[in-house]
Amino acid sequence: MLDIKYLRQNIDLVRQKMDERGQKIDFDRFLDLEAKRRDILQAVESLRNERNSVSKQVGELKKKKEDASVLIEKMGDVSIRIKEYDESLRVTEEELNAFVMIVPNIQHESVPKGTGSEDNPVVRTWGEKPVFSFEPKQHFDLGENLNILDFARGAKITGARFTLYRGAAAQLERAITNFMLDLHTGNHGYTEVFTPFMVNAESMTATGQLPKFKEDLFKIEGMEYYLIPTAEVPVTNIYRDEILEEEKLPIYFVAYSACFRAEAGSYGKDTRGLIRQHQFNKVEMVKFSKPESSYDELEKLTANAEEVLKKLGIAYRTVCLCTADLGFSSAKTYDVEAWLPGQNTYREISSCSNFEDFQARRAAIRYRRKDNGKVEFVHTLNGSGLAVGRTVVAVMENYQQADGSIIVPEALRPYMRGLERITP
RNA sequence: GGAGAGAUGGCUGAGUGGCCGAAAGCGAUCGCCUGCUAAGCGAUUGUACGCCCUUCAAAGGUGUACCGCGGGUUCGAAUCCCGCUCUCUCCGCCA
Repeated sequence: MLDIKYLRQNIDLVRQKMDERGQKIDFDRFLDLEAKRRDILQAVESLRNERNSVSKQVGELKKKKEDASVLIEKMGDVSIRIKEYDESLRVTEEELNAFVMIVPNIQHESVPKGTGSEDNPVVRTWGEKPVFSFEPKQHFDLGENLNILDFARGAKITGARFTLYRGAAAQLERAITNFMLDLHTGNHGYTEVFTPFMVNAESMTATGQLPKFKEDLFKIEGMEYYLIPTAEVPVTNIYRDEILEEEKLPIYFVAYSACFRAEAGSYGKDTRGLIRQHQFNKVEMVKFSKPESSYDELEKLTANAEEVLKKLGIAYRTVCLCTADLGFSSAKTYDVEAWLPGQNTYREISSCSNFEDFQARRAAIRYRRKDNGKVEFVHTLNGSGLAVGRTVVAVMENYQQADGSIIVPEALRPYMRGLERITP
């Protein structure tokens, strides 16, 4: 959420920024609502002021056993007017709030302008794409041939976009998860947390999933609880409605979680395999940072995600999302894309973003500056470190052999009880 | 699921209708004092949103709101009433 006062005072800049993002937003309506709110607020506050001072007089008169009935009668009318104003204030604030809650974040000045994902510049590439003496297969064919990925039974148990892992694939999923958690906690300074997989509506609103993206979420029947689409939600909400001490910052958390996404509107996309599932596992890194260092933290966060692929020996490239491709809450995002030989393309495996104070304002996550005691919003960041299912895909496709077996990358062998090769 | 108790500032905790944004203590910050440390003394110490002042902001002034959340009663609510949420204790069930 953007600051209302900032929005009012910088409306032309915001219009231009939203234009670059391809967002059409009726800011005139905002300005009307905002002015209306202040008018009502002033009116009702001055009435309250009157009531407070008269009530005080009433108290003094009664103490002296004098008659206060004239004042009391007058105040009855004032209270009714206050109630009326309160109601119109409530309605106006609700409308204003509904408006600002669906305005995206303002992109950082370094974000490239563009009109679609084809305009995302590649900022770096790493690693050698493997060379095969045969036609490399896609992971779903490899997995079915090895009898370690069972899409048909996943669909039987639940439905489309659910998968049954068996044997080495199930172990690989678990190995990758543990490998990544150990890397980030052991080498990158993150504290591991384990969170609820269901959250309430307040938490979803704080990180930006609600109200605008309700249709992407799974909701629990009969309760205001939602299945998390990413651990970003519960982890960022750890400090909702709190004021942190400056010396605690930056705070680094890493969390494994299952993630649940309705994938509304993605019918026909990536219908085969593990790339797009309703349920998948992810290791997520979340940071709480001081404003002045958040962009340094974003670079480090992205490097932490890339490190996983380096350790696994999988080629990747990192792109910077352009204005049109940037997510709702983000001010700047790098996507890390792993090379998938079976698909002959790079696919997103991590997304690392700086939200600046956009989430912090919604969530009321603040910190007190040591030097002047002032309270201000933290910056929040997060990035996948990495999406586990997609990492399984990358390992399978990059390490496949002519006979259909899969070599286990060295870094994962300790987590696979020394297994070097997955064979039928 | 049943019964009971509770929710007040960074923390502990007082407060049953007006003098309460809230005692006291702890903690924190600043200053004084003191060979150092400790102790002592003094001051300060919530957040949000308006308005005034200011080129803007900060500072300052002023107003309003907030004692778990939402309603109600009343001239006036932390305090009384109703609903909800959460926490704790006991019982039942349970991985």
